Amino acid sequence: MPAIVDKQAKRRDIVKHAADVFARSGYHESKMQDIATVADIGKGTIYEYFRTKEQLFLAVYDAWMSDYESLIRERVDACPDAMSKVDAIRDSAVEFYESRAEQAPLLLEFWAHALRTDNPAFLERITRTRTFLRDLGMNLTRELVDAGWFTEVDARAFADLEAGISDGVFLAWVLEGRSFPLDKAFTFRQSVIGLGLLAPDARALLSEKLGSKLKRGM
Amino acid sequence: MPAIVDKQAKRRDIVKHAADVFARSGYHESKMQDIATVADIGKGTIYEYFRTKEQLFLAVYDAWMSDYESLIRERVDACPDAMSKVDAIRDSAVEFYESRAEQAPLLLEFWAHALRTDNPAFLERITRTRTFLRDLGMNLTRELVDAGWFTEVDARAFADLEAGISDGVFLAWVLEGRSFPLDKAFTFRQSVIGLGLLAPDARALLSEKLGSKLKRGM
Amino acid sequence: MPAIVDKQAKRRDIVKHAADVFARSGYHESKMQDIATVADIGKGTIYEYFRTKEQLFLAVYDAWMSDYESLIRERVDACPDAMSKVDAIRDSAVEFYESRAEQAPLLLEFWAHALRTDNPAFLERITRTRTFLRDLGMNLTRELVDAGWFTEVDARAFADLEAGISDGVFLAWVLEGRSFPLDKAFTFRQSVIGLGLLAPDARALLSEKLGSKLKRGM
Amino acid sequence: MPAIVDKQAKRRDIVKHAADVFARSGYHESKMQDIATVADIGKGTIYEYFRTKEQLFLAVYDAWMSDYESLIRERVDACPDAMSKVDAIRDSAVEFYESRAEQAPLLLEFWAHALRTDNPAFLERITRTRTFLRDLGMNLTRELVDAGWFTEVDARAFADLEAGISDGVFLAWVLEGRSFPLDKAFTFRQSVIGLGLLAPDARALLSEKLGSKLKRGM
DNA sequence: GATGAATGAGCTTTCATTCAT
DNA sequence: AATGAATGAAAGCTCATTCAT
Repeated sequence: MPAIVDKQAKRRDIVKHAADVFARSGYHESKMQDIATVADIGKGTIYEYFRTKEQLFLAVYDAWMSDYESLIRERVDACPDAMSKVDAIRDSAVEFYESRAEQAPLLLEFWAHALRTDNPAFLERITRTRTFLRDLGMNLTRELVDAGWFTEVDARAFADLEAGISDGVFLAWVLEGRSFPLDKAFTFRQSVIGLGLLAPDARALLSEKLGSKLKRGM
Repeated sequence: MPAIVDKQAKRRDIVKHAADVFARSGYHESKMQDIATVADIGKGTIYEYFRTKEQLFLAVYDAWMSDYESLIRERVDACPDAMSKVDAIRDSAVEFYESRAEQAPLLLEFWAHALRTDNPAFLERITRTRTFLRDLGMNLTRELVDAGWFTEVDARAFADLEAGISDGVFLAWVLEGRSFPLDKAFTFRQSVIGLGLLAPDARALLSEKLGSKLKRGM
Repeated sequence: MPAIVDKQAKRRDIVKHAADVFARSGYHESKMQDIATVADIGKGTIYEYFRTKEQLFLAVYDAWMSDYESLIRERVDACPDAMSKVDAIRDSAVEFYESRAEQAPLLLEFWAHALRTDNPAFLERITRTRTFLRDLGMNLTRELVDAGWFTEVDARAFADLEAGISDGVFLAWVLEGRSFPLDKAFTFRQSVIGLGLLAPDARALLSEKLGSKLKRGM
Repeated sequence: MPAIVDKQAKRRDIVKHAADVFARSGYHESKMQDIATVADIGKGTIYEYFRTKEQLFLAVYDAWMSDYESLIRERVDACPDAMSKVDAIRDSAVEFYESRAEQAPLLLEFWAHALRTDNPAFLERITRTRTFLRDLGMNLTRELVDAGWFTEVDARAFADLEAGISDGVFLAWVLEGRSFPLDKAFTFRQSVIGLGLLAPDARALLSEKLGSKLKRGM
């Protein structure tokens, strides 16, 4: 009769502590012993749950991105209309990144690692989130076009651009030591793009407000 | 009688070969011995020119970004007007990234490393290029506003957004295995932003052309 | 109500599966987990029957050699006269080694281990079989001398030589990838020794037959 | 200008000390650190000369057997006739084994390892010595037959038997804690075989002497 | 009795850096 | 200036053994 412990719960616990250590020290500087110590378990125990350090790294990223996807999905589903979904996505991104600011540099390391390793699971995990965001963005874009808010646009290209911009803004935020408010940057971004895509009628309605935002900057 | 060798030239030679090795294998997987072998010199010789592996890494990044800055500066200076400068910057970015596609993942590693290391020189070097691009973008934005092409906009915020978008598109390009043409993505980006910023007169002039680009996507 | 299991039977079962694993992978490469898996029991269960991996190794060897001794004893006891006993021993050895050819390298590991470990039980177990074979050989030698087949010879020295030769031939057989028929090698050995020990009268009787065997080799 | 050190000499020095450590503790119990300490060098230095611990093990065995082969070759070449060559080989074997008695158990470990590892170099090295001894034995046997000392015999089978007997006697000597004099055992072996192989004329000449040796045992 | 989750000592191997030549 | 032999700290991972259930 084995001890009544939830293997999944323990696994999650390890991932949580590993995320802390990885976030603080980076992948290469984090030692398995550090993680074990922080998780208050033996070094060997980690290997009962993860075959290698690399697998643990993947699990940390996976947990992070799964949370991210869940958060957005939840928020978006609660929105009554397309325009508020746009805001919900923006807010989710900002909130999420800010709440995990310390872990942010780890993203870069993960991406870099994904591009080097032979293990295809890394790029696959990245693709999953990208696909999730792309599908979300495409549907939303089509809704906005159909509703007459947006002019005709290639939904896939636009969704990818949106995602790319988000990553770029996030990257700038991290590399500049988070010296500007992330939410302001996202709002500014939205104003520029909004103005670009708005259909003539919608533009007439909103141009004054968006124009003043352009002038204000972040 | 020692051979008459230019210390600076030899230094550059080491950096060049180090860049190749780092690009192929990544920072952590690249061994000083590999670099020495590729550069056809003794392992100890590298240390006559660089105190540590980290310093060499910095030198590689520095050389890369200096080239990048020079290229853009050269191209922009050759442009007669603001609108062609916009194209020149876009083309330079695309061309540069594409010509060094193999080295691209190294950028991520560099950024990740810069965010971890105690050595401030890394973030400083990053900032230098960012400042260079920001200044360029701000001046150009102001020119476009003054010339009546662009509506009023906070030049700094817009320049940063432009830079961020470039990074984001580049990131997407790399992470998706360079599965789409980078130049098309940059052109699409320009169309969206252009439509957003164009002043009413300019918009009237260009809206048809830009609108069709939106529909085409990448 | 626990299942009615014979502790001794379970112990034997573990030894049997351990022998398989040890034989396949060698002592150091065999993991307790492998053995438990093959025996279809929990890892901890092995420790209910054996204090250490080393003890289990000893048990495997013990079982093997006990079987060997039983086999020889049985065969020899069934023989009506000394000469047929000689054949019985030879056949038993050949048969036994051949039937366990896969396990043969393990013998070497066992002997090597016995010579290193502090645990005296290993050398003791080896000695037991050696003593068994020596006694058997000495009695047989004396019988052959008394019956007039053999010339006068120091029975102990001769018995040990016989045992040593068997081990040596077996060793050669194993190290040469079992590339020659073991039985032929044993027969050849017997011819050489036979010719050496035969008393004049017996020699006259058998010399032609043995001489032709010498010429044929193996 | 590199330091003037003889790489081959240093390599031999490492092998010598590794042989000591391996002999004392066995392969698995010997740690690279132990060897480095005994050789009075850094642990990493060993890896400048040997890719793995396994390679070092092979080098130790190779050195040992090369010495053995040289010794026998030298002694045999110095002999004027076939009969004295027989004695020379026997004496060389005895002397060699005795002088390296401490290293003897390592042989077993080496053989065991050779039978397990994927690296074919191990069995190849074993085969080289076996072939050397076989060729030597075959030539000698033929000489003895041609000279009329020996009766007709398959030279190859007899040479292999001789080698096998030597190994077996050595094995017994080691496993019995070297409790009997090795030279006496080899002499006894020779008497038995000699009596078996001698041609009638030679037998008449030597039978008394050999017969008394048989009675004396070891 | 049976189990397997937990453990941590201990291993081989790597590699940035040094420094004598 | 150039070299490469020497180094040893360090790290990921293994696995025999324990013990709470």
